[in-house]
Amino acid sequence: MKIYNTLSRAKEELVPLRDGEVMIYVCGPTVYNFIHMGNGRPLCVFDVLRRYLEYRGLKVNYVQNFTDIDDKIINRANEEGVDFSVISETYIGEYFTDADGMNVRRATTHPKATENLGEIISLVGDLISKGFAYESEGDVYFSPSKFPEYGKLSHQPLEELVSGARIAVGEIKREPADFALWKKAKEGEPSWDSPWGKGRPGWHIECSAMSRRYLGTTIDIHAGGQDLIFPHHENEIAQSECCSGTSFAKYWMHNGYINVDGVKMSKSLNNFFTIRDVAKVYGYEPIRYFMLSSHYRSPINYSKEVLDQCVNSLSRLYTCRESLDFALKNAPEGSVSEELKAVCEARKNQFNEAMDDDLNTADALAAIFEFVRDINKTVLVEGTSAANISFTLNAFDELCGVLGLLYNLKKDNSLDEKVEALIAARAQARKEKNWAEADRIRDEIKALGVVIEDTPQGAKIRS
RNA sequence: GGCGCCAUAGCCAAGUGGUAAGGCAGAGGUCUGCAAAACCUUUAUUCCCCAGUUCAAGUCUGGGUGGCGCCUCCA
Repeated sequence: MKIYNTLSRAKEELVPLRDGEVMIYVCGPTVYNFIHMGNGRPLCVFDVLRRYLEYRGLKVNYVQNFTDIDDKIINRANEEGVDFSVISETYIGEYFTDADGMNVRRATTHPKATENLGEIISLVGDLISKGFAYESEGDVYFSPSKFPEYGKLSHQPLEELVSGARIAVGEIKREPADFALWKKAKEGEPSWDSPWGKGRPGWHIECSAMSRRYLGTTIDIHAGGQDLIFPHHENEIAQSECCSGTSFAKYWMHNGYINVDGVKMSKSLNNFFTIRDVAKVYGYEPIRYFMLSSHYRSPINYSKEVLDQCVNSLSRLYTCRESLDFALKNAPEGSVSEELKAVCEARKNQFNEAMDDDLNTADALAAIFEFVRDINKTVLVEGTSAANISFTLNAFDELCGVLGLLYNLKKDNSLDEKVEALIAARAQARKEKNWAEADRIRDEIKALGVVIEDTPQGAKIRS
């Protein structure tokens, strides 16, 4: 499999550090509010990366952190007059509601900054003793100028980055590009003891610390949104590599933005839509489909029209999948045909090829849709054996499962007695060619929320 | 100013230099008691514009035009 590495600005073959195992660290949210569509994209995209690697037989150790102490969380807590942990815990809960809703699997580990103070403090201490950081009036700062490779991820020389920085160098900070590893506690702020007095960790250091603790000094893939490239990921590299003297992450993957009317969705522009609000209208699954409908590095524009299209596209997949279930009920015995095996194999290969090319989910979806047409034409026809249907169904589920789609399939097809009775009554009316009565009953069933379609095998329920 | 990205049908979108995938929407048809679903046909002589390289360019090169992003908290 090839993935695009931001570090080299090229697609590279993914070669895990350890045979058969991949270590991935994805930067998680700062939990002070509901997540929005933009925040949701990396969740879906890298969840698919994980699923695909596992599907290809690799073991994946997947870590996603929560930044649960930060200025924004403190501000929010002050506004509401509660402890900061009330805010962070609340929104971690809300995060999982949305992530679960989008069928994003839980990470192997979801570490929190506040539960890793020991690791963070030890890392900061090491950086000071190695001369890359300095303490100043209770704060600790990192000096990028001590790290010659600073800028290698964002591909900017340090001078250029500094010229943009509008932070004044004062008594406390020596150089403009210096950033905080440890922040001295202000009056009334939550704080932890450290060799430099009471304070709290800076944003960048927590990821360096947690990545090292849960995955090790060098990991395979570090991922997140493109807006984390600078300064967050650049700083993580500097901290981690200055401390260890070796490479921090082999591959850096960054997803593109979600736009609204062509411009980046962001909190500061106040043009964001929360996952929760969009899910109320469309449900969660169309959101996931939306995230996968184009390549993860391209920007995608959010609009109601596009979400509507996602809903409709998804229903084509559901119809096919449900028809397979329905067909299986009355299917004759038989064995799996060689022709069918070949068709399934071909589509799987097509799917894999797309995914191997830097996670081309849009192309992978095309493979699934072409598979749907194969199925509609050759499997969902009279006389197909149960063995053939089951075989198809498994292949179809496997591919959809890699993308994490079709998770709202109704497992329980039992209907309440009233509907069952109406369906029977309608079947009788149709037998008697009493079309008016049959149509009346169909409307009555529809009013109960059940849509039925007539097939040669009887009435089929649509969801 | 520095560093990048993007431009493909009404909409979304893929595309390894070899003659434009897939989805949505639309039109016509087949099937159906009628529907629905499905299937078939149809919807870009052409990929923002202009040059160039090549037997061959949506794909490569140069130059435009338009849009976006990072350099500051941000997925």
